[in-house]
Amino acid sequence: MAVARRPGADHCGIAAAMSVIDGKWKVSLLWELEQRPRRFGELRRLVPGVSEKVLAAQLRELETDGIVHREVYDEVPPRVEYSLTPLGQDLNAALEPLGEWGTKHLLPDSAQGAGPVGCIPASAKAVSHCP
Amino acid sequence: MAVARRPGADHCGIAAAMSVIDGKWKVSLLWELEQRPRRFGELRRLVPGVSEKVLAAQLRELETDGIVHREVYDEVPPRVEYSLTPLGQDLNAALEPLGEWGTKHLLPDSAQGAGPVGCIPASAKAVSHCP
DNA sequence: GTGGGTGGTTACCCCAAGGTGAGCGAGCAG
DNA sequence: CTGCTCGCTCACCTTGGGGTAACCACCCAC
Repeated sequence: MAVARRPGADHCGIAAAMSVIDGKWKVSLLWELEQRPRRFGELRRLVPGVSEKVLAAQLRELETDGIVHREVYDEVPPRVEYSLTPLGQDLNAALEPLGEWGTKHLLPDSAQGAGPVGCIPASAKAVSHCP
Repeated sequence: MAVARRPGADHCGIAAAMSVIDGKWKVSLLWELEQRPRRFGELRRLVPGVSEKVLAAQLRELETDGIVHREVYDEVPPRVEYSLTPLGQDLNAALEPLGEWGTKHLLPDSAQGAGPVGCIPASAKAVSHCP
């Protein structure tokens, strides 16, 4: 976590939530996983800039927090799929207003007529990652 | 900011918003300022654990981001009051679902019948800080 | 045998966020 | 004269999250 144990995470909802999404890439991962289940290498490609070590670490944190589910398929090229749990979907929903606020008030000016509100323009072809 | 320039903060609403509330104490400050305007020393007392240096720094960041307003009264014991701008109030509103999610899914179990949803039990007497 | 792709782990280093403590300039209480 | 309050600022120092790179074991295609 970027912020060492957020103060009062044990009795304040916002602080607790913040401590869960704390980590440079967590919201990006949440965003990618919201689309559909993803594989490790897929996430690495979709979220440019993340290192394998940190990707593995943050996925593991999200898993122990009950946000993502990790499914290992015992095939011959090993395969692992990460997906959002119901809890994770709730979290993403709870993050939506924040994203709305950000796009409305902070973003320079772009894609103002586009999709729902998140990040990806609804017309996205190959590009799919939010940040 | 705890996380060095969140990836894609320039074209993703959530990342942009996260970069604004990034900082160990920002959400606590937001919470305290939502109640009413506060003075510097007041905030220091309300948010236990924060150092003066960091308090000043994060308030300044919030100010340059247009989240809080800083009013200096040129009196003889110097007085400075911080308050939320409309933008800051919007931000706080956008954070509410996140707080709801946190209290519902993360908090051990406490004050479940209490106030609105944020942090403070509606019956708060002297205690008033959220985290 | 060489390269690529699979999903990781390990060791090591860096830097910025945050903590610590001191000081300041004016005024008032004792 | 000393100390206390208020709202900071300035030097340090520490901490740990994140980056870098090497390595592993297994298999397939060339």
